[in-house]
Amino acid sequence: MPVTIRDVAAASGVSIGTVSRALNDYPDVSTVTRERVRAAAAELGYVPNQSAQFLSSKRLTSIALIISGFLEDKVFNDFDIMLTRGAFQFATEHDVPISLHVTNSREQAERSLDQLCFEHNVSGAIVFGLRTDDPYCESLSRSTTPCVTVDVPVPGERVGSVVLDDCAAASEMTDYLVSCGHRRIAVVHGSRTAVVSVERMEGIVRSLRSHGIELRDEDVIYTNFTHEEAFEKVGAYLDAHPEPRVTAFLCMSDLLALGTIQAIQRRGLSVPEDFSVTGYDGISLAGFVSPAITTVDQNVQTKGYEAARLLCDMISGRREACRVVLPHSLRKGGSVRKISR
Amino acid sequence: MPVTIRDVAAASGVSIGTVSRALNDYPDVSTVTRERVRAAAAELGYVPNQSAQFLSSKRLTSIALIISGFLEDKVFNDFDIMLTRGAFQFATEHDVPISLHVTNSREQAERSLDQLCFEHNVSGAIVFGLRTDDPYCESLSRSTTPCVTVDVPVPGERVGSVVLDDCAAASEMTDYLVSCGHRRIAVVHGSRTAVVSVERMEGIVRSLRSHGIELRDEDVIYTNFTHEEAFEKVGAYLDAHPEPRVTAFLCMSDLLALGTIQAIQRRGLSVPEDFSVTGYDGISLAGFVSPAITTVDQNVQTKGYEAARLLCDMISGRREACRVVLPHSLRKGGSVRKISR
DNA sequence: TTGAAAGCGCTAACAA
DNA sequence: TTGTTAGCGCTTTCAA
Repeated sequence: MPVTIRDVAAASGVSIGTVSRALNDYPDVSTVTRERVRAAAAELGYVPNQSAQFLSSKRLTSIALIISGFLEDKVFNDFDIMLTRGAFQFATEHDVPISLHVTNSREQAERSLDQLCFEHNVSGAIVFGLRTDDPYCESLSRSTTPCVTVDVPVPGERVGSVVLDDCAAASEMTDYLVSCGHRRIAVVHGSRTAVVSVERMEGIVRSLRSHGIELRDEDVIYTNFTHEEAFEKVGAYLDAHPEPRVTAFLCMSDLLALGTIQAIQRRGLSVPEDFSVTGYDGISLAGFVSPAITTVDQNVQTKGYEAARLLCDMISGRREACRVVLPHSLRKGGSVRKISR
Repeated sequence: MPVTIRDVAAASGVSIGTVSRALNDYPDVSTVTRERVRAAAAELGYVPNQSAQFLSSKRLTSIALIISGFLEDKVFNDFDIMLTRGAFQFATEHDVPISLHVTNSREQAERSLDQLCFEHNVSGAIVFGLRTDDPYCESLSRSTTPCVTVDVPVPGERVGSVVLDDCAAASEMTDYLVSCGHRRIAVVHGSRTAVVSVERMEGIVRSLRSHGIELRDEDVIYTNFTHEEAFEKVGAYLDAHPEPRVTAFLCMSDLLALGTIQAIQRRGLSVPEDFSVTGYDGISLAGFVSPAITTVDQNVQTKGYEAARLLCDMISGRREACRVVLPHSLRKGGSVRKISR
């Protein structure tokens, strides 16, 4: 039989109201009583029932992490787990109850964020896994519950976002390649339509231009962000140009970089001796393969952490909904080498 | 303002009791009323508040997934995410509310499973991330709340477990290597004390013996399950034996196999031409590197799925607490080759 | 077939 | 400083 507040009250000889006040550190309880109640609670192993707390309290702030498409098959889900870790870490450190909810587009269509939050008694949510063209975005922007989207900025009075400056990051990576002496660079592109790809491309082109380098159309290799496609398309590119046109492949994700490296190695060439290769994302895989992939670390765990922080700040009114741009970092591996010009 | 059952009652002109019965498919509601209530609920966008349901209902069963050490730094967390996916998948498919809780040893010491379950109104839990020598195991075995442990069997009236037959799996892997013509095999060992390692070693030795092969002490390379250690120790082993003693390395995890492959490649040798290498676990990484690692797929997602199933069965009384042994599978990559004897 | 009402365990406003 | 009590939103008797 579970121990309720009533048991603690009986054991310490006070009323349930006093127990509640004592345990919640209200000021108007005598030290003696507080101690007695605490002792009794500890003795009995009392833990308050969260549902009851949620139900009766107006001020309790618990948050939710909503991951869209979590259950769909994905080849790689470093992102989901790192983001979850970051958010849970913040919540744990700050004693904020947090819950994880997985959704899909069907569910999102029939249940608004407001509804979901009411259903689970949460006062705000972090929304992850949205795609830019997701119909849920529009629904979110009308939400009255505070929320924070990750990666995809969504307009709305109560909607904050945590994003990366993809353009700047891609630009930096390009600068780095150029500083290593690379002037003929191929780009392994993620997707013609995805916003991240467009942003990254913008950054690449901007950097190249600033160095007086032009990117030729035939040196842009389009994929759909899959490892296999990179392997095949880069392979075809290499076969089409036995006399190497470029010295480096700048890839829009680590998985693409991996496919690229494998295509190169399959042809008896090596990285970074024959070609330098860079990635983007900073998934753990990038550090495990050899050579380790030089990449833009998105710091996904930090993203989760900061998303939780922003949300909690919004809920408590300490901060307005806003767009937070997180720092990225260049992680150097062995996949790039300096070349003499 | 959130929509409550009272709003639905008012809108459909019945009492809240009737709304509850109509929406929960009780038989004693007239079809007309039921439809009217449903329509009103849909119209208003009503969703029941879970906390209130939990609090008032005796029969509602929700489950929890408790991950121990989730927030601790781990190089690789494929397991956490796959297990979570499996459990959430089962719960979603069977309409069982599920929640994720992360704990650590400190928290486990001060809060028993019973307490945690009462706190969150759950009727049972899947416990993942336990180590064999974890003091929490003992606490679990006295638990009155039904629970299912993953990987680590724990005795107890109300404790079920979902495990792999590590001995058999390792045995199969060894059989496979032998069937490919390998008779001189080195073992890259995980940890002298971990139960999984002991089990796997048992399987390996048993298989070898059945083929009349003896494993020499100097061909067992001990590590602590880290990638770096495998890289170094296998490297040292290779350096110590320029005239190869063995044709294959049987590793106790995929990460060890990766380190082993890199040590081999670093010396200008190649896999599988010079040495065959096998892993264990079936993490996604194993499929991405080249050559893809031949490994024992633990089917972690299935583990999560089956753990949830067992737990729900135990809660509803359909099944007793028991130990479920899940099937593993050999996943063949390019890291092993057949050799002529 | 329905409505009224008693809780589930807790917080918070109000009295004392 | 404390006890009493009215809910929070829901389910589930018990009557009608």
